[in-house]
Amino acid sequence: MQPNYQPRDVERAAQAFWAEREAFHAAEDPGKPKFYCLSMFPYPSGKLHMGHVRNYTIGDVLTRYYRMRGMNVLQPMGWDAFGLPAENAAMANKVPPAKWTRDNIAYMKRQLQALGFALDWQRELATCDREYYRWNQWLFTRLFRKGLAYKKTGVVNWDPVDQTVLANEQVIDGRGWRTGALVEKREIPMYFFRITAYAEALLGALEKMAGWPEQVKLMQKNWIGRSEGVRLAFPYELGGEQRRLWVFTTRADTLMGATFCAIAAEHPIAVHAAKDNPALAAFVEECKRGAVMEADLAQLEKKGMPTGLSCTHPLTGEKIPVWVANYVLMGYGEGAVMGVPGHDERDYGFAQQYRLPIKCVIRTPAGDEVPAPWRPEYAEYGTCIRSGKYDGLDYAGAVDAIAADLEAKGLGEKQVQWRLRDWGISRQRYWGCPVPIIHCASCGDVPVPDEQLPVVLPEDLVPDGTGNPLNKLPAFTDTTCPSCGKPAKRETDTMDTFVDSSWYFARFACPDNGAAMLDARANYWMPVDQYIGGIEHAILHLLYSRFFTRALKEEGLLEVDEPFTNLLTQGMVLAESYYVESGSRREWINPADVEVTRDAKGKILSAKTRDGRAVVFDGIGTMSKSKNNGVDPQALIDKYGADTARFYTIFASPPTNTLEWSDESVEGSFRFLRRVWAYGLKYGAGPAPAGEPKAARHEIHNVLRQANYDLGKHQFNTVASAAMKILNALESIPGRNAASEEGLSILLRLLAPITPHLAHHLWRALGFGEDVMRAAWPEPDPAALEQEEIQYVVQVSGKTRGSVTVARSADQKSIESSALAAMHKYVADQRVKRIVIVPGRLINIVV
RNA sequence: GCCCGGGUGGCGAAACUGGUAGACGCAAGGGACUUAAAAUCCCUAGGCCGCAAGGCCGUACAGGUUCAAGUCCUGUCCCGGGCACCA
Repeated sequence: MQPNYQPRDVERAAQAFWAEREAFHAAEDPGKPKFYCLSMFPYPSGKLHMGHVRNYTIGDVLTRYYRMRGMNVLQPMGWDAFGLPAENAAMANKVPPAKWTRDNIAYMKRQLQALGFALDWQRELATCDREYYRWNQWLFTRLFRKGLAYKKTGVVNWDPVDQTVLANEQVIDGRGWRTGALVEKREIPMYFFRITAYAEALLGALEKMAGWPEQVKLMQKNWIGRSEGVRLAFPYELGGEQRRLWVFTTRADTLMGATFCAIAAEHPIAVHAAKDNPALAAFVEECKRGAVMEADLAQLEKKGMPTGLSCTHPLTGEKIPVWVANYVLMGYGEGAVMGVPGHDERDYGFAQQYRLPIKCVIRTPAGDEVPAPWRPEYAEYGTCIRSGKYDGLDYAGAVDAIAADLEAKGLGEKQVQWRLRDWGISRQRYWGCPVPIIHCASCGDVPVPDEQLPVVLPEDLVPDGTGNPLNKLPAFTDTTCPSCGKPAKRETDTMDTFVDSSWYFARFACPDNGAAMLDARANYWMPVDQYIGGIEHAILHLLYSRFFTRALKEEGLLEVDEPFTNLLTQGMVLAESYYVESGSRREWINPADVEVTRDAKGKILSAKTRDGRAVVFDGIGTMSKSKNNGVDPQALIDKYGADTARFYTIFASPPTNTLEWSDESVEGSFRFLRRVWAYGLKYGAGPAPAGEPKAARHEIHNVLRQANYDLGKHQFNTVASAAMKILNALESIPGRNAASEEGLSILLRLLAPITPHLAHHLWRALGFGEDVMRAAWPEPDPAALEQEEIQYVVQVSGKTRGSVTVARSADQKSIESSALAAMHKYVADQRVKRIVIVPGRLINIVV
């Protein structure tokens, strides 16, 4: 062994050892329990960021731990390679997205290898490979024929200057990011996946998914959003014709209090009424301005305008005005709602603003009236009042009675409503998987036949920000109809990149299969036993993957219903972000390039760029390309080595916490690894084992017991602490003996998943064996955990006053009397009311 | 706005099922070694009062339940994630 810890040499040698033996190549082996451990694959944005390092280190700790536990572990890696940033980079650098992406993949792959992750590189895949995305297209054509993929119009952000569709991310304060033009909503034809057909199944299965965090299941449950209510109609007359305005409500019990109806600007009634009402037309236009994001819509000032039309209350026959309101969304439910200002906060505000009548029809905890201002009690369930024949009924009774009456009139029925909407997958962008459809003047939308797949994306185009360059490429667009043979146009929309990432986990089982999307090997490895990724994916990616897994099962390609048995959602790595205002745009400055002045409490007083320009602090948030606040882990690896980077990310905080990055505290992790090395050096040179200090052995086994418990609940930071505690205990043992030999072997095995290179080297150099990865996981010795005496904490009336030590065999009486003896100073002549004893822990004398 | 999390020393955090709050570290201060520095080792350390013994306060804030609350309940504030075209 070298006298000093040289991570570069240690790591290079260990990695060569693993590479030579193909140590991480996983093969199907029915004789061993399989364990499929997967971290979410990265977008190849250029270089790894700390979030990646954290994610993959967590995955690698689990992978190596389960290997040592004797499982047949698969841990693959790939690239989520299509997407918007490649197009932006292409525009900035005049380089085709394909080249930029593949260069990034090559660089990031080297970084992953340098970190020593136990990955099976033989299974590597990239979603921009035609042998991968052809199966997206193949599956799309299957779903299209079944009606699970279909075409309808959808709303997009439209930049009127660049004449292009913008991603939500490209809309800043309602304006296009490049042009600064006010963004408009525009309806265009798009393809959708009918995920709503699986709403019931996706919701129901959540209950059985014991390996998922409650938090994530709850988010998905709310997202799918099952609600039971009543769909009902307000009849109206338009152009001499009888029509019906349908609404959905979960509060049919308040129907007798409905005083208006509100419809979306895109609703057919609004469109019709606007024809000869310029003011209304202007309002409808106003509603169409702005971006499509729900967060923005929800915070709009509530505005409305009467259509001049009225409809008939389905039960009372009263005339009720119909308003256009900017808070009603066409995409949800019927695009219309009934307004019950007495019992709904939003309707209440709207009615007050526009002086619409407010009726109280429910006796709430606030009483029989609803005087201003609004109180939350007004919306609570209660007994119907001023509701004619429904008076006295409670919520459930009123809903039943009203639904029955509506049904008898043919004006409504009970209905289950879902919040979940179908998944729009069309993107008017170049760098993605082409939608395999051919548009024929006579045959319509024709799916591309299997033998013509894949529809290959040309890789040499450079987008210019004004729409999809595929539209300007006749060699791509001009084709013939597969069904009639006449000239036809190829679809140029590409798929949402979430399509690519909704099944990659299954493809890792058989990435080399050129003849089928999936094969029997997928049924060996699936489901993923442990999936690890950022909490920001809690809804969309995970829900889409669950949907795809079900669709693939129905195609006979998979046997499982759910893709991920256990889910670990790591917290985000956050960093401060800063920008310089330049005109209407923001130039984001990397925190490493910002000089910050802080006050004594650490609050930021001022910030400047290195060349002295004033910088605006934008708060703490997720590290992202767009805010240029990523911390490059490469510097860390170069300076301290992979094991320190890995140890630090594990030690710094538990996996599910957010981690606010600071690179000042890495030093301590490096120091610890150096101490391990130095101990190994001293140990190797020490005399032969002799003696057995009981106390140190007890300490080590006790720490190990806790570490194994913490591993079970994936709290790895305290496992790292445990390694430090064991080293502290080892260093307290004078010389070398049986306890230190055992303790060191425990320490190295505990460290093997976290700092595999160092553990590998010392395990061999100190003669413990050939390969620490093949060693058995250590278990505490019950004999070492036993203690003759137990220390009890003693409290008097809940205040901690000291402790007593009693023999393990002591009975309750003698414990009480020794506690009382020790506490006579505090108890004195007060009457002892009771004595609470928590076995093995605590005594509370209540006076 | 809606849905989901989180808030404990100067900092990252720990605390088992409600049972000694601050383990293990970082940064800091003091000391040893050294011509010096680095490295290493030892000591101190939640706050306030006190020479000390010791006492009081303390887990975002305000209440509540309990012999006992960081942990359970109610309300409030602040921070983070998601909101369907960033990935």
